[in-house]
Amino acid sequence: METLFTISQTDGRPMYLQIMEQIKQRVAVGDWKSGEKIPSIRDLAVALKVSVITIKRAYLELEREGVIITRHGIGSAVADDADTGLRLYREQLEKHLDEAARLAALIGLSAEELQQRISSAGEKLRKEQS
Amino acid sequence: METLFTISQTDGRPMYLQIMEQIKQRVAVGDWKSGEKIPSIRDLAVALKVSVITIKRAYLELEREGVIITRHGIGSAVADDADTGLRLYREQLEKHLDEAARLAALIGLSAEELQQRISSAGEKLRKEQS
DNA sequence: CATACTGTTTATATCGACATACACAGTATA
DNA sequence: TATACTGTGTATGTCGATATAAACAGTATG
Repeated sequence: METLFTISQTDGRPMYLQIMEQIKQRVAVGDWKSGEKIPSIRDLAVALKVSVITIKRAYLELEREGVIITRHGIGSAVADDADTGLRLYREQLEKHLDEAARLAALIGLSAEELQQRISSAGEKLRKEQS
Repeated sequence: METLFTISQTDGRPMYLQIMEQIKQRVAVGDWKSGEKIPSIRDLAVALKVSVITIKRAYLELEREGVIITRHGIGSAVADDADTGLRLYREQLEKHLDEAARLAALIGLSAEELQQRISSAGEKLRKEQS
């Protein structure tokens, strides 16, 4: 099996969430397409040196969000309408931006300053990830 | 003592957080001004039918955030920093932008698209307000 | 200094999130 | 049907967040 994700066990964020996000990312980026099988929970557990149950937890949540489907004895695959599940992210994104805009207006922040800040936020993120 | 807050003990959000938010709001709105004393932890505990320690917890966090100052034997008051209210909003704004940036990165949204979206959010708001 | 206010400290209890092991169960195929 | 894959269920353990009571300590003022 090829190289997969890396997870940090001491990074605040729960492991199962890190796994979920990296899988969503693969799907969002088009790396994994609808119908394609994804690693078995056991393979992934071994690869990440994590319990099977933790992977199971991640897959279960992903299924609830409509990103993957799982069948007993078969395995898991990217859902046919995986985009639907990912639309959830876009909605969240929209909500945060709306709220940000509201607050910005409240304290009289100009559009330029706001643009400036969103850039900073992106930069900060990029630093953290490296 | 006048009417204060209402907190829901079954509303998911921890009580001490609900208390913090309502106090911040009072300050931000200008209802409580710099230097003004705020209720003693005991008074508030009685009023909200909550333990003294829970109020203490809320006040402690508010102090760490620089919203209030507390002195043993005296009580608590809104911090001198007149800018407090605005700073609170700025922090919230920052949080929303950080989260937005994180989500954007997660779904592979380009910086340009993100800029586009924050503009849209601003436009939407302007329409709603007119 | 007694009293009646303030906040603080310590020790404890409860609860849910996170992670786990191991036994159980479905599927495919040689 | 034996084997080697898949996922599932149960029972357990750890840890941190939340909330508490009761005793302790500072401050002001008659």
